Amino acid sequence: MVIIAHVDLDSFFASCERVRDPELMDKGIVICMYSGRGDDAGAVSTAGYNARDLGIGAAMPIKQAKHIAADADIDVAFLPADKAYYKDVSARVMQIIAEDITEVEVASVDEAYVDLSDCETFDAAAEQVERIRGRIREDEGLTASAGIGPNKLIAKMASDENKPDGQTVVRPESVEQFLADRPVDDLYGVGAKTADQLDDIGITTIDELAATPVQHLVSVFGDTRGVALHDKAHGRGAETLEQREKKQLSRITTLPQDTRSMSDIRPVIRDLAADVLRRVTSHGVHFGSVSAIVITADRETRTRSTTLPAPTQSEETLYQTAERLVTAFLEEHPDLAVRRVGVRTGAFTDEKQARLGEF
DNA sequence: AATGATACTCGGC
DNA sequence: TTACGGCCGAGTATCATT
Repeated sequence: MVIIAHVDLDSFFASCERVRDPELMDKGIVICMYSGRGDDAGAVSTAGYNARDLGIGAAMPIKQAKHIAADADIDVAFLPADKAYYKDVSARVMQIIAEDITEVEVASVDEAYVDLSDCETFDAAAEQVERIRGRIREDEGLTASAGIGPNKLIAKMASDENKPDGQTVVRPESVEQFLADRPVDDLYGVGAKTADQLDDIGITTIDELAATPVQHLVSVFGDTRGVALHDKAHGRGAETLEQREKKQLSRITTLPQDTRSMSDIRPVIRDLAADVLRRVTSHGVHFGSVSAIVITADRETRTRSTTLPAPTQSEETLYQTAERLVTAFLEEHPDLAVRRVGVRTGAFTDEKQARLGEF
């Protein structure tokens, strides 16, 4: 019997800060990404639960969050995101999870799937997940929520049921009931845009989606997405875990002001390229493709990318390629100004494969 | 026309 | 009153090759 669990650390960044500074215990915590464009310009990355109760949430402008906090009864701390620290904590938590589990899929900095198919029953699996969460609490002072189900989709959705610091078991015979009556955008992978499209054809709940002939979905969404929607609505998902390897690595930043002058943009690309290269080489891989990411003044994201003649670790190649892509983009769009710019690498090969490419 | 590779956008966290 | 990051992977469109 396949049993998959999804373990999800609660408001992870905010919880990391609370562990580092226990004085934050009863305060609201708001983790901020500052753009550098002046006081409080930027967006909220994560809010702790006390701050969420005030209505502060991810992607909210920091200024708006501060206005909410100003009227609140509790103290709210605004802290800059310290990703390097969170990554360290994450690595230790993943070690804890992997301690006596044979197969773990690290899905992101704060999430992992574990294969518990060795357990005889869902009850036994649930007990094992309790133990894992207990160790995370004891060793790192963090709470986690978890979902246990017959596949990754149900495990992931179940982990949202009892947040924070809770877990939910969904047995195969309960999947249909678990999904029924929920809005379609509760399905992982169905966001606002897809939900709107479904609403247009008269589908708002998961059981309505499940009752829709797959033919009809395919005719509206195309083969891949149509079948995927049908499967999800019936609670079907992957039953095996994978070892994820990094497929791309990027850095992006906000410019001091909107510009279309390459003399402003060049030094920024230079710094981003240096940083990306440092991370690429630390992984011991060569990159075979380069992308430039441009967010224009009207906040539209655009990308330009190219495949290199051969994978490389050359910083100069990375910089020059990214610079060329941005220059070409500006020439293509004489009317657009640049707000944010980024450098992305992908198509990685390890050193052995890179040398094979030389022959 | 079929297949696979590459380019680009979308959406989750 | 407004206010707005930095990543990642997946899906889709488009191109190249046969």
